[in-house]
Amino acid sequence: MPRSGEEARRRLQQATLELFLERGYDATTTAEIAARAGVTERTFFRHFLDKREALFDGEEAFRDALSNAVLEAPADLDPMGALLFAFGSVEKTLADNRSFSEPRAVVIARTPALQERVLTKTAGLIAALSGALRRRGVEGQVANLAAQVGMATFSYAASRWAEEPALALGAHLARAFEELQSLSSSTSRPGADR
Amino acid sequence: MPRSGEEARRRLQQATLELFLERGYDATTTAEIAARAGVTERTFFRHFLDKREALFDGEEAFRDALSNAVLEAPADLDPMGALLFAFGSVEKTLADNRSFSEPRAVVIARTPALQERVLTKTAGLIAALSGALRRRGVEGQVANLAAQVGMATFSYAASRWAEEPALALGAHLARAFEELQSLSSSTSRPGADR
DNA sequence: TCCGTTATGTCAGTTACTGACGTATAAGCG
DNA sequence: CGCTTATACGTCAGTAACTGACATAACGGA
Repeated sequence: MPRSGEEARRRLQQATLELFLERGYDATTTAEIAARAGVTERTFFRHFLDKREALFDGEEAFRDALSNAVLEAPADLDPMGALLFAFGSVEKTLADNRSFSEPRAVVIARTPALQERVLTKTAGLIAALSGALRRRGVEGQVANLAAQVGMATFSYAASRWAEEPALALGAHLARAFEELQSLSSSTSRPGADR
Repeated sequence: MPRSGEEARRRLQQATLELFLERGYDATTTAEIAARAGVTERTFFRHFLDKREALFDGEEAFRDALSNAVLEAPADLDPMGALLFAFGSVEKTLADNRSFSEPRAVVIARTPALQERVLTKTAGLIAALSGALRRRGVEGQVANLAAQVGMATFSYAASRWAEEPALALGAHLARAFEELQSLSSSTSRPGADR
């Protein structure tokens, strides 16, 4: 009795999160997830590429929102400025999604296999940001470097935000970018060309 | 007829690289790898945690070399300076290892599953660098940010080095660090705190 | 009501990976 | 040289992630 398609997908995602929380990632089988969602194991793999992917559904939407924000940033901003603008614009989206992303973070923290997947998702985000910067006229490899540095800075700011939610994400971002500059304030070339 | 232990490990690593090159990652089974190395499939998994890990043997040595170099950097260097010093000190190691790392890069470029593993290896390197910086007195989260940015800059410099091997890695690194600063030369706070 | 599309169920099969147990080899010690 | 012990390895059985092929049931539109 096939329902709507999207409904099964949501049930599968929910069941995945629940079971990973209850028994842990390794101790839950895809068959159990499917059973709780009321479908077959085969259906699970029709919706998700593998066991891990069910936890990261909806990432493409976030990725697109971010890269669109980079494109819509004021034209006079330098690469880092455009990234800061983009990260600041998704604050509401992040806050709204907390009820799902928070328990998910708990599971991920316990599971190396899921941490590995987080890294590839992050790499996908970086690639999207890099592409957006390129469309703003930034050279390819420089765009990639900027996107990586920007993402690292964002992660730093987000973790500070979690510690101190009273202060807005935008403010944490601004602080982080300032700290970033102070990291290499007086770096010349030490043992560079011996 | 058990030989030396380390010998089997090296044969397995070599067989893995060869087969991944010949047939691709997905089309080669761990049983085939073991057969070419002259051992059993079970032995493969005694030496390596999974099918992917055989390609990344010896990474811990490189990781330790890097973090040791950070600790041995001149004490008056700021975080980024210490990282630049460390990266510059492994140039010879990288050059010597090329005959293995180059074909490996070819395989990785074709294989998403291996790219994912590269990301976790890189994350391990970043964690080690971050730890070394912390032992130099840098605060935890700041050390992590610096390590991430430093690693991104190193990747950038290494890719430039591959394009232009005539120039030393150290010189590429110095250039990269300069470009890094120009990325956010005049970044104030655009839509930060609304 | 008929028909094509889509989501699902069923089944068989491959393969990565693990645990338990036995065995052979190399190393140390009498 | 014989004995013991630890270490690498082989063998076997088993689990579970994932895939392809095929059948079927719901759903939307003509």
